[in-house]
Amino acid sequence: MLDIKLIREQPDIVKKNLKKRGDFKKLQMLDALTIHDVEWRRLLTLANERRHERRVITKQIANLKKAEKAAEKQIEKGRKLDVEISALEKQVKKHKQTANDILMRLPNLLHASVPIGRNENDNIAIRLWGKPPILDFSPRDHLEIAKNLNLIDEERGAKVAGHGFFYIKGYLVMLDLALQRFAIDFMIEKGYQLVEPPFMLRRKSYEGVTDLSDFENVMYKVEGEDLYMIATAEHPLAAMFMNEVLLKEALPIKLVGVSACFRKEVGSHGKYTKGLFRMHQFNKIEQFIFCHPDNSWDFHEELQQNAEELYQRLGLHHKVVVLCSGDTGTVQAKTYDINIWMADGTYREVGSNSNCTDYQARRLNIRFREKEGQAPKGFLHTINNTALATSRTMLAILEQYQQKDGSVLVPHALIKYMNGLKKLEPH
RNA sequence: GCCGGGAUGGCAGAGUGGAUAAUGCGCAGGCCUUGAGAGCCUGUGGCCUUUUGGCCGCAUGGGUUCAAAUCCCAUUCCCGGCGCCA
Repeated sequence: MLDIKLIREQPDIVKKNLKKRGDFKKLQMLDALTIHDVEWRRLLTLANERRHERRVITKQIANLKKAEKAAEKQIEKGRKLDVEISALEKQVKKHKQTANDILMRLPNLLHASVPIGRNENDNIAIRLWGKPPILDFSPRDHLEIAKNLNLIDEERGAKVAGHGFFYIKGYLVMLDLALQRFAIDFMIEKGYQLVEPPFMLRRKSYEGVTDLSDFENVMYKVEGEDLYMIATAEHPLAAMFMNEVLLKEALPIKLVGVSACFRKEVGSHGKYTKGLFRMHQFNKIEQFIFCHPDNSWDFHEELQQNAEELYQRLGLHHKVVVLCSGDTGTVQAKTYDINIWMADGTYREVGSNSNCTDYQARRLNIRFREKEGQAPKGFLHTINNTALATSRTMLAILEQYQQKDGSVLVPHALIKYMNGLKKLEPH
């Protein structure tokens, strides 16, 4: 959420940002917001004046009653005012609500370094690491490899839960756990605190962390309960300190979350949906930092370095991309993606690193104070990045480490987590 | 799930229907001091307002009443007891 004061005082900054994002629909919403905001303040002043009169009368009544005098006249006057006040309050509430609804939909201010562009085609590659594997045979895709090795049962997953669900079997489950342990050990060594968050969140917590359209397109709702399955550990980690004021010296708070993730994937038609790439349920290790506004951009780079180092240690060929203005999400100020090489020669996203600046923190009301006993100073910044999404990383391992005979080599860094197993073979 | 107790400012804690939410601690500023401390004074939730000022705020949402932190109902969370349970 943006600061309403910024919109009142410097609307040009907000307009320029919407233009940079290419979001002309929200440009109109901004004008509506200003109208409702002005009207809200006008009516609020009126209502406050009426309420003041009401308080004066209430005091008069109290005094009359104490003196054992008749107060009927004042009581009658008070009742009339009550009617006026509640009518005004209704109006006030309406305008406030409308203004707030729009405010919740306006996207975060982009960082100056975000390149201008329309969609993912305009994202800019900034680093390429490693080289595609040299294969002297025609490569198979991960689904074919996994099926041949008896590591995945797509049909039965679909039978019991529908398309996008799988039974993962044998060494592929081991590989999933190995990746989790590998990433967790790496992050702990870097000084991050390991957290397993709740896998469901209430609506109120969830509204603070994400684009509102995600409620239709991404999250599963639990029927009859005010609970949503998390789409990523980012969400419960961000909401963890909701309505709290943290001490500046306690910052930064560096977390590594481990969780299953659940996604509806509505509107994924036309996207790559094969096998492990786009599942309704997968496991992910997530990096998250709460920090002082002054140094969030440094930590954004730190998280990026962590993620790249993980893929490097796994020996997985990838490239790093900075998202252009049109492809950067509502909540994010700047995003790097890591795109990994797949056997069909395409690079596809395996992780996403975003500085949300104070946007999530303002919605979640997470502030900091300079010193114990002082008033809160401002909102802190939140940064989130994938460490490893195991599904997509396993996919990349299967495709990049595949051998002619259908077996798959285990990346060196994972062998110790696989009880010494060096190769996945049919058995 | 049932029964009981509770939720007040940054913190502790008073207030059981009527005035400014007392008091203490912390924090900020000032006086004093060579300096620090002690002591003293002032301030220290949010919103609207150029100012003066006003409104809201006692977990959240409703209700009763001329008037609610205070009474009633629902919800959330915390503590204790019972039950169920991996």
